[in-house]
Amino acid sequence: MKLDRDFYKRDTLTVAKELLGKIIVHKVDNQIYKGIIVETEGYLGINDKACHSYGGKRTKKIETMYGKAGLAYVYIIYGIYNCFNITTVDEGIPEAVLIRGVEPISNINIIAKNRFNKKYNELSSYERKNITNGPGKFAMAFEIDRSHDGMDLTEDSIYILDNDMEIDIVETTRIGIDYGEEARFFNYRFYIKDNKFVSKYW
DNA sequence: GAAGAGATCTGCT
DNA sequence: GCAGATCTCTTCA
Repeated sequence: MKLDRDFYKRDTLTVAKELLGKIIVHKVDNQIYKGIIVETEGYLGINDKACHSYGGKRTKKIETMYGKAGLAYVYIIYGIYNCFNITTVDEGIPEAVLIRGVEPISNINIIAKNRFNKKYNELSSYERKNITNGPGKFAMAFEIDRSHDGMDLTEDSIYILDNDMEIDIVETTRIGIDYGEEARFFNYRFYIKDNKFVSKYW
């Protein structure tokens, strides 16, 4: 079942946590990509120093973040890589969840071709391990780029399916916050314990 | 297995 | 002109 807007219209960290284990789907022409979300990260808008919208900043680039919940917010980082986010809470609240890692479950040969221009059984073990375990890698594998920015996940060709599975969720606090601000108490990264598509560094 | 540099676009200073 | 929510390749152990 496709997740509706009520799912996204909640607290950002709650959505980030509950997205784990769900299935993200992207339809492109006759292809359909599916993957299990294994790692997410919450960006808490004006309270998060690392967030694009920290302090209420608002530019054309991040306008989508201020839109209603359940939109795709895609931006380019370092000029090369795309990062896929999902907006949360409500219109006017610039918060989002970044998809950091996905386990591909369909069209694995197409995904392998997008990433390394090879078939899956031609990939080295190193390439298989690194096929979708990062924001930029996932976007490349699923053919997601900035043209998808602003898409509505409840109506368009990218959406998320509910998936009832047993998972062990790990919450991690932010590293490197040594200011006496409340932000350092936030657990803002979530991943599925022992999933091989989550890098051990995260 | 670990660490460092380069690649290359966008928006703000 | 500079820095950024990254990834890959190279080098060294």
